[in-house]
Amino acid sequence: MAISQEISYRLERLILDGGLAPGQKIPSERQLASRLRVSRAIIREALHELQGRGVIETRHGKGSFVASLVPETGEFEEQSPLMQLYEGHPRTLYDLLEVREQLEGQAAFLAAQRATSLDKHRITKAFRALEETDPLSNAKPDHGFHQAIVEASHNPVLVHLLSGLKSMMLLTVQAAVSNLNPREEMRKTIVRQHRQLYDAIMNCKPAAAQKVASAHVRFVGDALKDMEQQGSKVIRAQLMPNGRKPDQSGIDFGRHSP
Amino acid sequence: MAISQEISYRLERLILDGGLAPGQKIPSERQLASRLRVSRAIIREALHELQGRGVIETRHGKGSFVASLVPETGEFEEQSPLMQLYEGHPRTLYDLLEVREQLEGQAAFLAAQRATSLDKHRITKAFRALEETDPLSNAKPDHGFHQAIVEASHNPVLVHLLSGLKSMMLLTVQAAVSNLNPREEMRKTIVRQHRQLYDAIMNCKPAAAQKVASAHVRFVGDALKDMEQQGSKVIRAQLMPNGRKPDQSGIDFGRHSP
DNA sequence: AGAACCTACTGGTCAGACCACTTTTTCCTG
DNA sequence: CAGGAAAAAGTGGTCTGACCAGTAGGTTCT
Repeated sequence: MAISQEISYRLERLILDGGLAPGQKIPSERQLASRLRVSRAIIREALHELQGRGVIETRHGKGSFVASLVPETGEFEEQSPLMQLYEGHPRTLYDLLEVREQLEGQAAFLAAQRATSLDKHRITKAFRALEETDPLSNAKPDHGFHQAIVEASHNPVLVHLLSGLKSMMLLTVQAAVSNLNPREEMRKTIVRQHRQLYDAIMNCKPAAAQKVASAHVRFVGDALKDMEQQGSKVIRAQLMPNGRKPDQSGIDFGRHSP
Repeated sequence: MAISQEISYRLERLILDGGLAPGQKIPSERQLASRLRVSRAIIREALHELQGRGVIETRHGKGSFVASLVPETGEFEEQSPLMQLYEGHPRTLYDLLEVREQLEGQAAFLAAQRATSLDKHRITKAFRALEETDPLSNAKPDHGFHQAIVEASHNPVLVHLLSGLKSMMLLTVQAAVSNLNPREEMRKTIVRQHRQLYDAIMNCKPAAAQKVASAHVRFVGDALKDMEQQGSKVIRAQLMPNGRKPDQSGIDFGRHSP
């Protein structure tokens, strides 16, 4: 594997494992290059990779910083790099939702038609977990619920396609929803849609399931559109299942250096 | 904004807008650097950003390629991963068709809704070419016709996804159909479906267009299923899409210079 | 024909030099 | 002494040109 990829991998692990806090400044390119004994060009390539992935953001003349994750406490004036991406291609997100609406609907349809008892058990489990949490405060159960449904469609192509679309939207939609100011009305709507979807699948009503699933995606999309018009900031949520391992990267971030 | 970001932005745009299809090779770093009049380092940084974002994949000594949203097997073989996928799991082909039925329908729906006069002109041209050939003897006009429709949907995500799905099936379905002993009845059905689809889009009837397009995909899929049960041999076609598409967006990939 | 080589691509890495921007320090002036 | 302007130092941004390392296609020798 290329050295730049090794570097970006090690840095990302270090950051996501909590070694570096959001907003914290990471060493300068020249320092990293010197400590890791590679050229500055390599460091820059690695950093650009992390930048593309939204893990860090860079400011000319100042340095690179760990991207803010879910700033629960403080103010977040600065643009999230992902929001930037989203604003860069707003039309694409719209297109994404348009397609996803269709595919989620189909997945729900097929799930209602094909779900085995095992599938139903999984969906039920995910649904229970979903009901115990606020859908606007944590995106994970929501994701799990929909994932279980898609898998119950027993169409691997659909599964992979949707997982691809979802990851493309993870940075925007999911994060947006989970960080949205919980408007009671919206929360209720989402909960209701989830329950309707759940019931439709459990009772093997494909048409109803499809309708509800599509409407759900459309609703979320519309909500996002509203937010956009209100200029709300979209912040990034979690991602990547990373093993928690001690820092073997060999990178010294000089917490107490000159 | 930094130049490298400009570059990555323009490239991503070009790719997402369908100018570059999944799996397609993008120009070499040295070529891009020369055409865009920037240093190779900048190009590399931009590419790394897209890499981090999952838009492209790079292979040492070979080049960079547009990543496909479609789950491509992996790095085992390189000749015809699609064929192997099909032969190994014939079921996957049906899954593919199942999803494509939905997406082609949506594309037709949107095309009937959004097609500009230019789009309609293109579709008409493709349709004329289609009528002049036997749809069972030459797959290219058929492909062109459907392609024109998909592009008229004005949804780059849809274009991207369908182009990926289509390329996965190109070696199987298309080849199968074009090598099938032309049963008169089937030929007539296909021609009729094409005409219905054409009319629906020209007359701006989204619902009808969607219905016909879905039915068309389903019909082809069913025909394929029949063939398989009859033990027909599926022969791989020779046509590899070297489609040169006009570059409509910014980046000059060759030829002339400002 | 087959195997070994050669060559012309491709990306990967390096070194050192500027430039542009930001922060800190210095130091001259009022 | 205070204030502010200039200089310095530190940062990312860009460029150049070179060399290394895989890959693919052709050539030559056997």
